[in-house]
Parts: sequence; C-alpha cells; structure tokens
Amino acid sequence: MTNPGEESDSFDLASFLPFLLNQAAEEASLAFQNVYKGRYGMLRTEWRVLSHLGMYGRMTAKDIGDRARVHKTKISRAVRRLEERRFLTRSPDEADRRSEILQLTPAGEAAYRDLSGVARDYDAQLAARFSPEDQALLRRMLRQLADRG
Amino acid sequence: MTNPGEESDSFDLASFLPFLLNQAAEEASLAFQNVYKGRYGMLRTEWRVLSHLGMYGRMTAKDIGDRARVHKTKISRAVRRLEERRFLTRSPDEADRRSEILQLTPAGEAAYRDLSGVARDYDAQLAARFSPEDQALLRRMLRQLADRG
DNA sequence: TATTGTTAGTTACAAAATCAACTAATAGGC
DNA sequence: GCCTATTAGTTGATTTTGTAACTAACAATA
Repeated sequence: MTNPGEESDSFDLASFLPFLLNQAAEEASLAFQNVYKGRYGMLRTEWRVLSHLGMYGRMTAKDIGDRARVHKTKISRAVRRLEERRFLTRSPDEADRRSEILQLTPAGEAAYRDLSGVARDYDAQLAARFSPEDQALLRRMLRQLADRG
Repeated sequence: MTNPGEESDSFDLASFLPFLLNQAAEEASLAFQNVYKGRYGMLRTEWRVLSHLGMYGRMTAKDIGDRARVHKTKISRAVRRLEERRFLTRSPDEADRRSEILQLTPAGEAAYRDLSGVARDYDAQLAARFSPEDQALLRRMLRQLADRG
C-alpha cells in the first residue's frame, strides 16, 4: 500500500510548474480583473480583445485570436458584446469578405486608455517585488514557456 | 484621436504579467491535461484533489480547498465524481461530523502513482530549458506571486 | 440551555466555456 | 470555369463554472 509522502520520490506538487503557474496567474489576474469588471462590466476575453485593438490598431477577429491564443467562438462572442456596448465597430474587409475589420470607437479607446494605465501601474506593482534583473528574467522565462509548450 | 502603438506610453501588453502568466500557465498545463483527461477522464480539479490526497494523505474537502485554493463547490463536485469512479472513499470525521475524511482507494493510489510519475517527468522537461539556478529562481518568484497577490 | 454566529458541505440556478455543425467566402488544382 | 478543400466567423447544444441559498453541525456566550 502506498504510504503518502513517502512513495512520491521526487514529485513535489507544490513545486510542480503547471500548478505554480496557475496559482500565480490566478492570483495576479484577480485584482486587475476586478477593475475592468467593475468599471466596464467586461469579461476577460473582452478586455483581451479591447487591449489588442488598443495596442495594435485595426485587426480582424482571426488576428486577435491568433495573437491572444483565444478560440474563435470566444472572440466572436466578446466582439459582439463589445459592439453592443459601442466599444468597437466592424467594417467589411475588402480584401477578404469573410472577415471584418474591427476598430475601437472613441469610447473604446477611452476605456483602453483608462485600463491600460491601470494595467501599467498594476504590473509595476506586481513586479516591484523583484530586482530589475529578476523581473526581466521572469518575463523572458514566461515568454519561453508560453511559446509552444 | 488615439494613435495605436503610440499613446501607450510604456504599457506593453506582451509583457504584462497577468497576460504572460496566463499564457504560460495554459501552455504548460495543456500537455499534462491531455494525460489525466485521456487516461482517466479527469478534469483539472479532479486531478488536483487526487494529487493532494496522494501527496498528503487523508484529508477533508476543506483541507484540500485551502491548500489548493479551490472553491468548495468545485471540490464538492470533484469529490463526488472521484467517488463515483471509485478513486476515493469518504468516512465520517469523528471529531467533526460536518466533515468527512477523504482517502484514496487502491485504484486512486494507482492513478496517483501513474500520474505523478508523468507529472515529475513533464515538469523536468518543462524546466529543462533553464539553468538549475534559473529554475529555482522561477519557482521562487512564482510562489511569491501566488502568495496573496 | 437558548441564542446567535460561524463553518463544512451540498444543491439549484445563472453565467460562461467547450464542441460540433453550419454558412459564406476563398484557394488550389485540374 | 468547375470541383474539392480550407478558412472566417456564427450559432446551438452540452458541459463546466460561479453565485446564492440552504442544511446540519459546531462554538461562544449570556
């Protein structure tokens, strides 16, 4: 019979990277989530769409999905809600009539400016626990983990 | 009017920690998720419950929820499914009759041994991209981010 | 020992994510 | 041009999660 804590030769749940990453991600997302939820009633995917459009300018739903690695059905529904709330508009893509070009309205841009400001401060506050070198290293390692496994 | 990519003084979405952490967590969880899902039809919370019982031995639902930071309704449902599949049993807690002591069955322990072995290898593989010092630093930083904000 | 407050866990209902099927447009042969 | 395969995006059905309300047990105290 298995004796807990004994047979687990060298597997330590508390250090398991997927577990740690999830804990950290959830904790780090929480406070900022309350901001976009509280101020604009947005869900995470809506904030992602908004921030991509704000950051990179006009793009199609596919572009956003590829960049943010979000499934197209989630994008589709987030876009509809943002459109209903007048944060973005769609216009036909002349080059490919299956797609639509998405673009923030002035209201959408105002929300983006507001939220990205909060995000910048929040990020600085999160990172402030670590030395500048460690911060840079952390981001580099996370980026590498995010890139295909 | 906002000119994308220009007004965003110093906010870089691609370096935003909550975003990066989420991407890394999702990517890092994916392959292992396929294992417990494929082999045992488990959901993430079920794997978490199983791994906590396997790692730390008999505990109550509350104990698991506290350690894993998972809401009690999720734990409750995960426990029920694990019980239905005969991976764990409940027995009354003599000291507090509101609680039940959860414990893996031999089948549950076998699944835990199997999965924790895979997890150990998988973790090593994930971490292998970094030097031992960087690995240790990464885990330390993640643990700190996970600990209350 | 009543009374009030708290806690462990479950359940019901609402919100959201996932998956499959679908439409409309494009792309690549042939 | 015509046929088939692929792609962008939407919709509906199913599954999973989240929120609130609930039961039963415990704890503190007057």
